[in-house]
Amino acid sequence: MIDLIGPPHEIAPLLLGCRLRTEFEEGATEVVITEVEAYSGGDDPASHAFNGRTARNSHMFGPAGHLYVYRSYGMHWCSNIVVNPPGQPSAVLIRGGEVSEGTEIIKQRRGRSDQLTDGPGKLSQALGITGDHDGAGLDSGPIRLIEGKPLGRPVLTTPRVGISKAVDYPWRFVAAAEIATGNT
DNA sequence: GCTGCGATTGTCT
DNA sequence: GACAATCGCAGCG
Repeated sequence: MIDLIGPPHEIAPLLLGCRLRTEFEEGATEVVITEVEAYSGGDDPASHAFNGRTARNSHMFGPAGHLYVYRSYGMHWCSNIVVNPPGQPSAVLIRGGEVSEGTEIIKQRRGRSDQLTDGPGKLSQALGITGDHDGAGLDSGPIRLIEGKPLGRPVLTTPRVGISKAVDYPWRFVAAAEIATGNT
């Protein structure tokens, strides 16, 4: 397992190129992570953990190497990897990836054949991750984080998306090829 | 191709 | 009661 203990904005770019794999009844699905965002704790107003521990965000305070799954806008699931250093709640939101296995299964889950994993809600749905998996460990069980080789592409650092606070924090990390092509 | 807006529900104040 | 780390579709150029 990768070393996930450290400041989220330092760990986040290390996750680019890693693979997130799920093995459920339908079969195995796997994506290469190409887009992430870092969310810290008390020093990050945009973080769910900023206002302290609640029932929803409790897993952000738990040990690193676990999932933090929350519902967004009442209908989507978003997947984070907990990377907190001791005593600090923080996590890395998985925003996007490229399908590396189980394309057919993912198409069925998504109900489409394009735009499969280019957003946090989509990626979670593609992998079949739901609130049931909140707090799941990533080094064993049906969901695994697999260390991959570096993508060998520049990593772009940009402000985070979809938030209304701390919008200036440059804590979004994207593998360059993603933005260069944008699609197709 | 790009922009704008409605959908839908758990969680927190 | 208000808001939210989003998505997909309709509409226009």
